[in-house]
Amino acid sequence: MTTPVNTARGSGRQLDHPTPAEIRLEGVLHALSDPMRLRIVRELAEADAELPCSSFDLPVTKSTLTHHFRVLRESGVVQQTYRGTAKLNGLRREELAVLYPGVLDSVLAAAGDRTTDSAAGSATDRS
Amino acid sequence: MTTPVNTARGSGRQLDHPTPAEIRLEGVLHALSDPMRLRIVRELAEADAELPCSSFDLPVTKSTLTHHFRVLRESGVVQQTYRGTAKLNGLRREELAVLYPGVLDSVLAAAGDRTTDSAAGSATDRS
DNA sequence: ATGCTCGTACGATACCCATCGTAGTACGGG
DNA sequence: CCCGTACTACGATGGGTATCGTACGAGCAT
Repeated sequence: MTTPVNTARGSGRQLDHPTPAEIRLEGVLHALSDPMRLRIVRELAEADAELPCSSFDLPVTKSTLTHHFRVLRESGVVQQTYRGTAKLNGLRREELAVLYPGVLDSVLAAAGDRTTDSAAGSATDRS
Repeated sequence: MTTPVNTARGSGRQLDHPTPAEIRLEGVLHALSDPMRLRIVRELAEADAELPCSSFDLPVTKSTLTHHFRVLRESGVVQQTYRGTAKLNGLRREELAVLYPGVLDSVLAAAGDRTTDSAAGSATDRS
């Protein structure tokens, strides 16, 4: 009411992400320690692209999903950008690889993901 | 009172640890996502030996320390054995390395581990 | 035995957090 | 212009958990 300027005026909606220096290891581990979030991260890693929230089919409501994405963003695991009505989510793999080498990769590998990244070329796995 | 058989009768005190198959990645990550516990794990890694609870100098009470050790044990990160009045804590590095290769190592490295003498020993490292 | 140290159990407390529902904003299309 | 889709914000709720204090059990030393 009367103050529609809630989020940020105009179309330049911006979300604040932590800078690499602000990304804490405990925060990353905590973010990854939730089954839902780990699943999200796995899907993002497999897709190796930016996915809108709506492309995730998880057994939770949208509110909860928003919450999880926020945790992932605030912990520095993903970056989010608005695009039209959608919000694209992308893993911050390289930044994390520089900060905490091997952590994300090994967790993804342990979680059943094949680090897709890699070789990308010959992968063909796909479960 | 009147039932002193509280903990376990006799001296055969035993603690139940999860088998490798029972160790869940989320549990490990969650255990490591707490600053106190991460610190404990780092110290254990640096010492590369079994340490009694009392050898940790953390800004929490003994009760809390006991709690953290229990979380670490139940998540499968450490193993505990009684020895006299002390309880020795050891990292389950190899088991974790088999289950989730690289996870513990990279987290320790990211946490600033360095194994003290680190320098990386030139080649011998890697566990 | 007595006492000391090490660790545990239990209860209490306060905080964090995953989840939901509802209401609302932002954007694009008929 | 109105509506539908995508996501958010807010409040509520229940469960988890980090913390403490106190009381206790187990083993060792004197």
